[in-house]
Amino acid sequence: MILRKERSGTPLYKQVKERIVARILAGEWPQGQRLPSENQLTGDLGISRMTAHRALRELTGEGWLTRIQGAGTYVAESKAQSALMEIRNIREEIAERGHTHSCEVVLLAEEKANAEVAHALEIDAGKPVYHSVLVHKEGRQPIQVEDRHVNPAFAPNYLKQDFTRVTAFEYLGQLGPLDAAEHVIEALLPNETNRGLLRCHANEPCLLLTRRTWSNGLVVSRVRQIYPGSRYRLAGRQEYNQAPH
Amino acid sequence: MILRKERSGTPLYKQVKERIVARILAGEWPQGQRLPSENQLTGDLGISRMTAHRALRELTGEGWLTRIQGAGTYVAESKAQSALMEIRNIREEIAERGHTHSCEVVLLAEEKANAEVAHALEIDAGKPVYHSVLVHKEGRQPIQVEDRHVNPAFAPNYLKQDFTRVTAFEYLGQLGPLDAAEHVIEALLPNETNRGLLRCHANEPCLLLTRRTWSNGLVVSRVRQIYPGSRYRLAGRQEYNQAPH
DNA sequence: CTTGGGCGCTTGTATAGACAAGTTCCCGAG
DNA sequence: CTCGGGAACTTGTCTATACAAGCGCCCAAG
Repeated sequence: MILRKERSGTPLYKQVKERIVARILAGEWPQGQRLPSENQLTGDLGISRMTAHRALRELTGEGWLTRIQGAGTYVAESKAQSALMEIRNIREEIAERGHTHSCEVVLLAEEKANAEVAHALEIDAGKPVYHSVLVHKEGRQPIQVEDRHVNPAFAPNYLKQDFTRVTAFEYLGQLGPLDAAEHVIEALLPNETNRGLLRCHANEPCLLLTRRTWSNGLVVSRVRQIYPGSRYRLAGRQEYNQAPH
Repeated sequence: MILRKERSGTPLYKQVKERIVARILAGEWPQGQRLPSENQLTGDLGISRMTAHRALRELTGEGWLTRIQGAGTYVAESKAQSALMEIRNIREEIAERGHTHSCEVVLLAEEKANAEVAHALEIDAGKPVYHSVLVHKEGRQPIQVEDRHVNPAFAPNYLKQDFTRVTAFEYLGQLGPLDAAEHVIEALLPNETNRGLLRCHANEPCLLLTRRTWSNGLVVSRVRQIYPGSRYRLAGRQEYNQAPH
């Protein structure tokens, strides 16, 4: 399989990255699996070594791969993780604090699912998905960027909604019962886009809460919520009936 | 000024990055300032354009710079809370992932409570408290710094324990039933001490989980757990019986 | 004055080649 | 059999070159 720039418009190194991620997500390359060397990729894909190198280097930075000089490239062991949390509606949270909530719609469009999004929504890559980017504000201050991919099978009219009036969370909740949710919290530095939307500094660590929700066994949506670390934190209280063992 | 690899061992592109960051931090290049073009850097520093390009590209990814194709490179412009989670024992988590857990005791001593600690433990300032700092490791890699203040009224023998064998969480759990817990998750950059203990970079955002636990109405301990963002995340899954309203 | 084309500059991507540095493994000396 | 050296391979960095793509400005046509 020879990759070519052609008229696709997508840079070669990105195509290489997507192919590799797709294979990992497909389970074709399990954790710890050794990847072909840069020279092999060069030959197999018909690209230069620097292009292969850039793809592998960036995937390493994103946590997909582990590279050892002199030894090879391997699929990374998954990050460690610990346990979590309750879902709440940001509009209600802000109201409870006595402030006014507003929402700005940055993006609301149909896209084709790339390998990563397709895996998250449990659909096939290339299928259409709905993509929204909303900025929630408490008063005038942006406090959350909500980057959401929605399964069209669950919410066919998603793109027609007015998210300045009803939150995406509320709208999806009206369409069907919520069975389960998966949460992941990470800390990261904001990229340029999110810095602009949140009006925060480049060096301000942010919280990233990634959440997938199910309804009747179907993945409803995968949302990434980014909070500025200086203005937000996640908190809760839990009551127990018995001692932890 | 011509940069050279020489015997420094530091890659050229990293030297370039450091020089640029130093100038920004020194205020020499304020926000919005336009940087020399890649070709200028190539001439000034005696490096190839690809090396300059890599330095600028990485700094852009790290949030220091903003680049506009065709225009130039510029210096980048520059508490609420939500809901949470289950308590787990880090020794068990690590064991479940098939790795070996080990623990290094950095500090184990009696101190006088300052105002902040006293408030957290609901005791009077100036009263003695037990303070432990432990580093938990997964294999050889430090994965959590646990900075804990313990109420002596609950655990009078806390200082005599061997926390390389039994985690503080396990020990406290043996002393009495856990009634409730309060959690707060924040994102922050590690201070120098934690950078050393976790062996992470200054720019690596970390998760800070602060937890207070109660037993029979008494505050048992207040613990601050710091995780390196690149190696850890908090996650969980929740099943629901009814639709969220 | 307004408008549009074109030129020069800038960044983005891609290639081929080179050498450095680190790992693995085999084979020969002892 | 044990041990050490080295070959083969892998990733890391750097250079020189080329072309594509996007921005800004000047200037000429209208």
